[in-house]
Amino acid sequence: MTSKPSHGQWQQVEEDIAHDILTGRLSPKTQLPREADLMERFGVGRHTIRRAISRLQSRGLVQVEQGRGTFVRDGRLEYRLSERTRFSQNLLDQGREPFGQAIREEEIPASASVAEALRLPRGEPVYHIVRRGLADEEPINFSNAYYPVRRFPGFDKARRDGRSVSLILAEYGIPDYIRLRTDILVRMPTPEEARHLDLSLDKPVIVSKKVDVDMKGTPIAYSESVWPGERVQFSVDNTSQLLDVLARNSDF
Amino acid sequence: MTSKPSHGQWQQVEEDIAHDILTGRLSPKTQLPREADLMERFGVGRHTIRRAISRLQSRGLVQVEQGRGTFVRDGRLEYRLSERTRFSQNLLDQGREPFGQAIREEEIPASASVAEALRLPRGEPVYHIVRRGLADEEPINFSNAYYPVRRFPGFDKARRDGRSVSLILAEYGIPDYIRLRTDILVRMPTPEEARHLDLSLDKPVIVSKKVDVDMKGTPIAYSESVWPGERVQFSVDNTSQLLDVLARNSDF
DNA sequence: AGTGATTTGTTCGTATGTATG
DNA sequence: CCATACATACGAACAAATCAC
Repeated sequence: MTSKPSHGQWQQVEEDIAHDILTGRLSPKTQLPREADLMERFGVGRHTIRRAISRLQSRGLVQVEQGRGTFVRDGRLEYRLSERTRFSQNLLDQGREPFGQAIREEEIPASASVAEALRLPRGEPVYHIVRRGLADEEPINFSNAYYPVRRFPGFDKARRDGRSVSLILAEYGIPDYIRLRTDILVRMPTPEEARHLDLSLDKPVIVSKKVDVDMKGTPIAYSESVWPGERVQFSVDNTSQLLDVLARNSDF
Repeated sequence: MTSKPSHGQWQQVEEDIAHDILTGRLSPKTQLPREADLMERFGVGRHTIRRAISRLQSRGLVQVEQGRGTFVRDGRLEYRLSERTRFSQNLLDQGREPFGQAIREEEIPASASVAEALRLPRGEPVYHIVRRGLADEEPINFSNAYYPVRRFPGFDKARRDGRSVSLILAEYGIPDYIRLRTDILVRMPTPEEARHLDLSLDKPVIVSKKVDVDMKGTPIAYSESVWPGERVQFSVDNTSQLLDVLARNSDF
């Protein structure tokens, strides 16, 4: 039994190729080997290769052109913004290995902007947790997260022990939560951000500001993350809303 | 009757202040006049001022602090990404005057990426429409839009005549459409983009790639827009999904 | 303009493993 | 243990698009 959640061979093929693309071993615009060659390389049938490639295509990693070949599209890491966004799941979906590193933790009074986002009075104590996110050893974000101390006493310790946010929140009686709002903007990095992201100072970073709320609508977390602009891409997918509309229309 | 969609007095106040913030006449961190002064300036009651400011707060343009005052937050133009996103409405909501300028129009065979987004065969003719978007005379985006010729013959001419996209689509029997997907990424501008956005070459731009589909799910438009990174901010608001959840929970 | 080589797209058939009841 | 359903995987043949000559 391996540690990876791979069942079929096609998933293994998908992960292998995705990994090569996302780590840059296969660069954009280059052509993938022919199906026949991939069959040989992985020792599987054509169905298996085609299924893997079909998935890579739907993930936007490759572009298939009949009669020409299959080409690598863009190695940017894709970060989906839905109300159900979970950081590590987003990465696992892309066949990348997420890893979080604690950098600093402190208890501070809420600043004006944090207090507003969490709907707390100004100065109310919050845990300020600074972390760095890695995917396959490569730094991809640097985040400042804030949690209300009064509601989650001891949160910092639980986090330090390595448990995931979802898990810890569950222990405080929050089985589920949703992403209420995400703001995205661009600016130049601070020296500290550039250092942690292994980025040069003249490369722009994307800033995402997010508020999570529990199922009653009460804010439980606010965070500002900084991402290397050249290595990520955000996407908003409204497919589920479209499906709702289609289902509704078919009633008539 | 004015050309602006303002109904109540509070909307007028909101628009006026929002306009000052978004055009930079009021810069971030500066303090707004006291409610009493605003009442005098606009010749309205306190209720009206408070309602306008409450809206500005929920839009993230100002930050209200009890006992201290109201402060301008960030002058970035906010562009909301929902399945119902409409360009000019987005701007009108913020009290800005949208204006579109045609730059180039041509009929070309679909490139690989355009064909994929519109789910057309490669080489299928599409209208390629290049435009520049302005808000209050200030350039805020530069877009390349693509529409299938076969489905919308004469679209380019209708657009040239100045009609809005929604209106033209309605004439082709598409009363409504939704935004299927939006991708957001950052890169440096091309010289042409920098020129049209009145931006220097070392300032990053945000690129948004969008696919609109009709109510049957068929793609009808694809566009790639470039925005000056320092002047805009994108936001994803899941409030409506939260309301759905709250309503569902209250059933029990 | 045409032909053949290359590459992906589609469809048929068959076999095996796994979960369900 | 058996029947059923489903996912997975291999093989093969032909269709369609692209490209080089």
